[in-house]
Amino acid sequence: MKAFKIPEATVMRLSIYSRYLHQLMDEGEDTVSSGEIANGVGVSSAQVRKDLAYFGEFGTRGVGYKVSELYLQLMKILGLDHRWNTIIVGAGKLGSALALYQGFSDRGFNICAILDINPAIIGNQLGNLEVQSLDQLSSLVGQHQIQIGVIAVPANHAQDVTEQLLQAGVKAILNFSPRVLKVTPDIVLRNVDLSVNLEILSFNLALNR
Amino acid sequence: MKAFKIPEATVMRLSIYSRYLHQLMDEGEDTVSSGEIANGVGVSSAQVRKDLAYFGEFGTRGVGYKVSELYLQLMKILGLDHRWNTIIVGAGKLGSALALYQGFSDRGFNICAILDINPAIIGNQLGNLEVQSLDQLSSLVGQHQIQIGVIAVPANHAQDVTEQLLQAGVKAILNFSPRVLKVTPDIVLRNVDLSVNLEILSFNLALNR
DNA sequence: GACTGTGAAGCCATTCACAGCT
DNA sequence: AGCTGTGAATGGCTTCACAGTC
Repeated sequence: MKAFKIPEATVMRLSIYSRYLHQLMDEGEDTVSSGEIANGVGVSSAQVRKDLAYFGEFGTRGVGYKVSELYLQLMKILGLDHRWNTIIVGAGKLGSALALYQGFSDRGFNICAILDINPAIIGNQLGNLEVQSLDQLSSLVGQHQIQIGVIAVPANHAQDVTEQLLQAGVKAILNFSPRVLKVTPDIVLRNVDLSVNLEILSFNLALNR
Repeated sequence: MKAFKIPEATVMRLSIYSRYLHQLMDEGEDTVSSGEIANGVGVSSAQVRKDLAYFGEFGTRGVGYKVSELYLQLMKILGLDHRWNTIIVGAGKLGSALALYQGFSDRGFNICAILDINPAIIGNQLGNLEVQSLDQLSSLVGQHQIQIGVIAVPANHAQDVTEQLLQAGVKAILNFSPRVLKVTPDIVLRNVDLSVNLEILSFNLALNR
């Protein structure tokens, strides 16, 4: 357990830095400065250094950072030095897209199962996963030692599904439904609201009209 | 053009308040207090009042807010008192899911077209849209007076597609690709990075191990 | 000379607390 | 009495600026 609280904005940027470093590795770069990282991802160089300073000293003064070394450090900090088992609940358009999204697996998230309540959908093949019944939730979570649940069901079922996931032992929830979920403080919860993002665009467009 | 800068966090919450108010309307509620809204969406009541105060005085002291009235005001503030024409570029898993997502249309975003570069996908039917060729981008944007572009292509094509959209006259971009896009300051840009969200969960899970 | 690591300053958002209405 | 609207206080993140190191 960390002694100091890390700003969420910092964690988000670390994730972005790590991807940029991966790109640099592919391009064969050996070292990189905070200024170059800053430039590559669109923040200030002081910001990059401050973010890294929360976790230690990774660079060499006068030189910069060793790309591959910093990359591995960041992956470790982000908890991506091992894989997480994940379950998706809801196999509609969004759930299916998430199940098929290569990016998750690339970054260490195993999609172990995808569930739905609709009999017409159960049994459908999505890549190498078959949509299973919601009834299987508890036993699948236990069987695969699943730590992360992804909620892609309609708003009115979101809280119910959340409780089933927590009951089964899931410790973190990524919620794609447009509903505020109530969970105990020990559960890690994040919301991704697709409409909200479009509405922020709309607000800014409306400002300049 | 507004004189004061509004925090993005405030805009995000206004969007959430507006959905909660819609829910209250469905339930037949007539008035609501800042405390009730706060409770419903998981923020403090002072926060709700501060957010609203950026835009005017909408309530009655001692009473609260009239639900339907506040709802309409928020929709107007968010620029959702009319519809926005939108184009999606990239008809892979994610792009297709977005095209079929009912939530966008519900909140005033017309998906006018979806494009891809892959001939094997062009012509596919998605709901009542047919996937069209990327070549059509410029003419479709002009023809439908499209203001918003949604990017759902692989990272290595994201910047190129962005430039085509801006060239064609699009004023706002919602970017789902994991790549930092360079645009001029007059363009409204938002990034939705699905992996980053999972990685923030991962970070928090790793903390408590 | 170049670049990191960091205390201090500055800035922005949230919370507090209360005056003002109904 | 109840609830809004808001100036003041607080807290937290970002930027500045420079000492320290290679």
